[in-house]
Amino acid sequence: MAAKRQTRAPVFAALGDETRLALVAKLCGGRPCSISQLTRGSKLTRQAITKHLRVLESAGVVHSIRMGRESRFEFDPQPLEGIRKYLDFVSEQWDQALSRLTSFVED
Amino acid sequence: MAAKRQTRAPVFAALGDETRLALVAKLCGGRPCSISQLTRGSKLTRQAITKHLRVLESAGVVHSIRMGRESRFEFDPQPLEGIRKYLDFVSEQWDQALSRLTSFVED
DNA sequence: CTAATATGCAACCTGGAGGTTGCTTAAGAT
DNA sequence: ATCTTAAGCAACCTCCAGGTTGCATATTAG
Repeated sequence: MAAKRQTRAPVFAALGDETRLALVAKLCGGRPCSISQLTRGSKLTRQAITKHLRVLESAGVVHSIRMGRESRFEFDPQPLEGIRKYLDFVSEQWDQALSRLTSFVED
Repeated sequence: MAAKRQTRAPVFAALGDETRLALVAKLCGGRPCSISQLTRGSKLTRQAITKHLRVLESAGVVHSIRMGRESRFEFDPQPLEGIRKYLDFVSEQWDQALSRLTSFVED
């Protein structure tokens, strides 16, 4: 549990940027995209986008496959499920705290 | 939707740090804590913890109430629900993409 | 073969994140 | 009244995230 927590912060951090959220939103549509494709429509440089993609890749949110002269990036859902579990945990803790408070007041 | 997306990245970013994840884990237990209480058990300075708390507060994950000479921090669940919605959206997009791929292969 | 496209690599810049120390002020405790 | 504990404020430091430009390399198109 503590070990798992150490692996969640980087995933959250990877999503803590508007540009990267936009990339994830595009890639979770299913069709793998090259760097150039992902750069079109953004005001940033190709290298900036590349760096963002590497951050997402390090967090495991995305992976790349070299296809000829282009490298295609594809979405990877596992890490997102991981942090969803964490949110579930927090939510549950909170709900239990609220119930305890309620039953205490009712005494 | 685009407006809402602009407000999610800061929440993800606020959770993108081990120290802050630990603070959230403590506070979601229900009982509000003072800065000194939250500092005990951490290897960091009180000021460092304070800064982290302010980050969480700016993201809306937490709020503080001044009680006498101490300021108590309490968990706030709404922003977390917000990013959970985002994860649901991404997940759904991905699942739909998988179904489309499957039905295409089956043709 | 040559031109164009897609990417990689490296240097460089700037700002802010994360952390510390030192000092001040407010509020309880004795 | 005094001591102690809680917190705020500000200056300062270091390091890395995010972005750019410039150049080199691989692959596809004509």
